[in-house]
Amino acid sequence: MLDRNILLALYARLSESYGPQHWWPAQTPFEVMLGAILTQNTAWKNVERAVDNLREASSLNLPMLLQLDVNVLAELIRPSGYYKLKAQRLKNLCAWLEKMGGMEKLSVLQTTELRDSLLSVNGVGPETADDILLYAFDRPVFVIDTYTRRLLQRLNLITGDEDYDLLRAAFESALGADYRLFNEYHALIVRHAKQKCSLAENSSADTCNHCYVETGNSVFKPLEKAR
DNA sequence: TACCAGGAGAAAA
DNA sequence: TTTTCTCATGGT
Repeated sequence: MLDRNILLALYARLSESYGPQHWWPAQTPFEVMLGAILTQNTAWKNVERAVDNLREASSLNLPMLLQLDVNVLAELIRPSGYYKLKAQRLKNLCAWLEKMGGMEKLSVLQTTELRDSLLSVNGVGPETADDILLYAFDRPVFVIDTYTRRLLQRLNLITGDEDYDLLRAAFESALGADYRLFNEYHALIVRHAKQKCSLAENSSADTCNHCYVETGNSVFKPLEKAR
């Protein structure tokens, strides 16, 4: 479904444009897990405020979060939006982590088993689970988010309404199981999505010169201007 | 003022 | 089974 050479050419173009991204922006795997919940449909800036509040309250660890009252937790993470909902989701994730025996026990599970277990937690959907698998557990799982769909859609590589797991499998099949590549690739897609294209912004042009991707025998159509 | 941001789950159709 | 609704703060 997705061509390996085209995906590698796109990666090369993004990498040349933006350089190393050093993802995930967190200090520990546990912090990655919390951030994955907090960033659901939310700007990362607001997630940082919530994480800062947790750190200042010495609550950026499993024992504290387990005993913290859900309403107190909600107030701490308020800047991230959906704060009552996300407070309960963080509680669910922490309870699951405790039940499963902690990060060490989880790290020996097979990826599919770990993924299924994550998806059993209320509040952890496919993208959140894959964020955690890739960035907290170094598993070769490709994260599909709205940015990924938008970029591939503009390159006319997908229609945009493909099933999540189908699209994820297409990336993994085309690129092979390489968690370091997946880590950087997704980070670059997000980086690119946040880029304000000077060409598109400063002229009447409806294309972005970051987004031409040339391969040996094909050239992508340029991306359409962001809406 | 209106729209958007690194989704997910429940309810309705 | 598929579509629609709800959750919410902060920036532009």
